[in-house]
Amino acid sequence: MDIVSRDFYDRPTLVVARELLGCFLVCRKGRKVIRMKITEVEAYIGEDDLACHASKGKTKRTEVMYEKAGHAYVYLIYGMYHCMNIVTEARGFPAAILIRSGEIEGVPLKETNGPGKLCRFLGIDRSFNGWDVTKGKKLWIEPGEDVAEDRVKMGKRIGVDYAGPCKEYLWRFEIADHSK
DNA sequence: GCCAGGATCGTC
DNA sequence: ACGATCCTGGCA
Repeated sequence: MDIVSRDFYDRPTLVVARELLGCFLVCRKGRKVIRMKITEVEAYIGEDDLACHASKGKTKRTEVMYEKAGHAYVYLIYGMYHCMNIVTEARGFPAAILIRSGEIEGVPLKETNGPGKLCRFLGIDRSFNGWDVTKGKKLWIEPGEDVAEDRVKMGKRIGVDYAGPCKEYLWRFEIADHSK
C-alpha cells in the first residue's frame, strides 16, 4: 500500500490540486476498502479568498484549515450533505482542496460525481474532520495515473457566486475527458 | 438567543 | 426553479 505523504500536501495549493487529479481517495468502509479515482477538485486558499470558509478567520469550524497539511476538513452543507477537503500548505496558513468528483470501478457515476454524493457513498461524515490522511487506517490518498497537461481543464469554482471577485478565479481542476 | 444563508442534490 | 434540513457566523 502506497500512501501519499505529507510533503505532497505541504506545497502551493494550486499545484497540489492539479496533481491530485488521477490519484485515489481510499476509504475503509466496514470490512471493505474503497478506491475512488479523483477527477475533479477545487482549491480554497487563504483568508483573502472570499469563497474560502477561512475568509472569516479562525473559528471552531475552520481551525483544521490552519493545521498542518494532510488533514481532512469535512463539513456539513445545506443540513444534509458532507464535503471532503484535504488541508494544504504550512501550518497557520488556511487552505484546502475540495474533492468534487470521482470514479469507482463498478459503481455508477451518479453515485460519486458530486462532493456531497461521493461523501455519502464513501461514508465520510464529520467524524472524519481533522483526520490525518497520511496515516492510512481509515482514509488516505494513493498515487494514481499520471494525468497529462492537455487533459487538465481549469474553470471557475462552483456555487461561490457570493465571493465577489474571487468567484472568477480559475481554481477548479478536472480531468477533461473524464466521463460525467 | 435569533436569524439569514450555505463549497448540494433530487425533483418539479 | 425550488425545497429539504441543520450548522455556522454575525448581530443583539
